[in-house]
Amino acid sequence: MTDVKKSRRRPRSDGQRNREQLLDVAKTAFTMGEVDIPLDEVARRAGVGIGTLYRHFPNRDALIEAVYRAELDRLAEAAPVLAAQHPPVEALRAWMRLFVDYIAAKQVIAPALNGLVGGTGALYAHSGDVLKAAVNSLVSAAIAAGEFRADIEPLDLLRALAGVSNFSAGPGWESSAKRLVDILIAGSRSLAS
Amino acid sequence: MTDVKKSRRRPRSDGQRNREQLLDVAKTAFTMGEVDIPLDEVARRAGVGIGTLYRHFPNRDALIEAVYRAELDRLAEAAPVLAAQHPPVEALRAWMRLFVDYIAAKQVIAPALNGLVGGTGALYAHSGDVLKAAVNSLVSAAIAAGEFRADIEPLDLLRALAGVSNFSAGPGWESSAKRLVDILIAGSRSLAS
DNA sequence: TGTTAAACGGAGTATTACTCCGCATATTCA
DNA sequence: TGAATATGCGGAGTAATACTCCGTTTAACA
Repeated sequence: MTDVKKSRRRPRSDGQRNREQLLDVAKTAFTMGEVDIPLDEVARRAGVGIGTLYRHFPNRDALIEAVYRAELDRLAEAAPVLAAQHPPVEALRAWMRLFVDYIAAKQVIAPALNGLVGGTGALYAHSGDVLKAAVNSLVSAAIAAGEFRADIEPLDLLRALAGVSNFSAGPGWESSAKRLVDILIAGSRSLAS
Repeated sequence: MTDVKKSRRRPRSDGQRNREQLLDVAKTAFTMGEVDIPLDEVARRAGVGIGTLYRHFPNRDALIEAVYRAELDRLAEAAPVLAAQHPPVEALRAWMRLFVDYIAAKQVIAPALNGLVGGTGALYAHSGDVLKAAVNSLVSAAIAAGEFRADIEPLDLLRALAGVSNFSAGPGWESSAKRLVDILIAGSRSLAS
């Protein structure tokens, strides 16, 4: 599939630099709550022309998705590390807390992802996969160890967490999210042996 | 506060009719996934001028919120009814399932609410209250009956549910949401007496 | 250091959000 | 019932934002 073509040239360094600068500006803006920032403004802050922005990201959603995806990938990478360091259930708990801290607390995902959901849904279909794989391995381990009931669906837990990150506002929010993690884990456990 | 002024006249009937027609068209459009429908188009379908739309709803968010609020109110009203008909935990379970069916499955909330969350947050602050009160009474009852641990925060459950409704896409989604309800309830129960 | 493909910039166009105000009509009251 | 008037209507006009197009610039390679 996707043949690589014989790339006659190395990609241009200014192109990569601009792309990164755009992502950086966008991520910062989204994090600061400027979800509706005009794209001209993003280009201006990144020090590039509007045309350059649109060449790298054909529309607003593409830009948001790119920011989103980078964050998700890093979160997904943490799963195997945690699995190697902790017993199954604790590894899952740690990962879910990481989800809370990293995704929601940083506000990168929650605000930015809104507006995409209602759109094509392509974002979830695509990026969702890496998260799905991550949580899947953790939950499978807990089931294999007999700690979780066999009918627990990893995606259910993920969905619940994602929801919490959408409500991430107001004080004391973080501890609320962590309580929820514990409720989810308690609710997933096997009935007493 | 909000003094009522001496209203010298009854509100005009055509005004109310138009308002309802606009809400109806908007709700239908959002439900059909046309979240980005231009407001001119909403006005056209409702058979009114664009000016009329903007008089009733000063901007897009106001329209979305109005649609949203009507649905939430009806959901909140179900709580006391269920509480009267079932034992505490079952009442809560029934209400949460209603949440799933009514809000998420009808797709009115999830897509429409996106974009508001990142904005002012006024929507949650306002409409959130009625839902909060509803779930609060149900959970309090379960705690009072000794079925739930005392440290369960009603809002945590609500947040988890709201999240699920954002992921409401793809087949088999509904059963997933209902499994989650059960996990949440199992995780909230008192440790065996 | 010349050639060339890749990337740039930003003026221009399309689309959508929102305003403003003259006109129409429902309500009230004599 | 008909005149008076506040309330609401309509849609042309303006502003803001998304997105395109193409002549110019520049990094990569020989």
